[in-house]
Amino acid sequence: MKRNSRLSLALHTLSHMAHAPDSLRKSADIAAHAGTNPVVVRRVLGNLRQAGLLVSEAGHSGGWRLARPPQEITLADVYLALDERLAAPQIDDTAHGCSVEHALYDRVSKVMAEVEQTLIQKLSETTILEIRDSAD
Amino acid sequence: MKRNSRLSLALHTLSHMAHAPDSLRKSADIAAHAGTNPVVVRRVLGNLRQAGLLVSEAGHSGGWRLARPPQEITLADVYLALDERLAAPQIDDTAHGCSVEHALYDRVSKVMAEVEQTLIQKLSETTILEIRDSAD
DNA sequence: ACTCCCGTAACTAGAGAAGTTACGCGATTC
DNA sequence: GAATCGCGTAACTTCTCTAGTTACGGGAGT
Ligand code: FES
Ligand code: FES
Repeated sequence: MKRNSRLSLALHTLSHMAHAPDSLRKSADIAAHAGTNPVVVRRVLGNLRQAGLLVSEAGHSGGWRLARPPQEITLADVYLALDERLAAPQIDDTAHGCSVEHALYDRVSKVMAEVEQTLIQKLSETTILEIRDSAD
Repeated sequence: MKRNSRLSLALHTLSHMAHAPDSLRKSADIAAHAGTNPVVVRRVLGNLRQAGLLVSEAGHSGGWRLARPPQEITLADVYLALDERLAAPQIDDTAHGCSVEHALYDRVSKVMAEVEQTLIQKLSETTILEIRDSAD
């Protein structure tokens, strides 16, 4: 597991859930399946809950469930839920007032923002249901 | 300085060089200007030298110089010289043979590759000379 | 010869992410 | 209503990656 395993974990879990949208899954089971820790699962899936993709239930027979049908959840939804912008401004924003650095920052930031939009747009073209189907 | 300060340092330095393409600059001076260490400068600029963007000269009055006119060096050239792919496959490629994970990896990889191409294409539209001019 | 600057290796230090432990809370079950 | 089970969250520990640093060798000028 290297960087950004959060996205990997989230997509993997949701793909599984797309198989049986109404079933309830426990953090421990998901963690065991993904080879990680229940707390890590709760952390990642907690972000998806805040974004309204999942609901969690406490109590004796609690667990995780999809908040809406799998065909209404796109990869972009998941990506945005975990707020990791891939195309973050790669230039440090400590503008020294210097015009060269400022021009550089402006230019690169603009490109990055456009790329970020492209990424989101492309991710939004695929739902987790399609992932499930293409896997079969 | 956070992640990817290498790209920042490289672009900054090249933008400066675009002002006086024939002047010779020492690692120590560049480092002092950028608030870092001469060795770091040599490391980063070494990549640009391997990519044919810069030439370095040893000896008593050595230093760094542009290898070609600034209007022939694009931001994409610099980005590619430091081989940091922003849109690296974010999913761990340890394919467990599992069909769901495989389908997921394929899909995300394809999107990432497309985004990477978009990024390079957009970066190639700007030369370091244009950065210099827009700064002025 | 001497000096200056690049090239490179090896080590240190710091930031960031994941993994781990621990405990409180609510809901279910009996 | 007491016990159990699973989530929520905080605090700590690794682990990894990057930048920063020190050190030394070699070539090109003077
Ligand atoms: S610090 Fe302003 S351009 Fe270098
Ligand atoms: S391991 Fe979960 S889909 Fe294969």
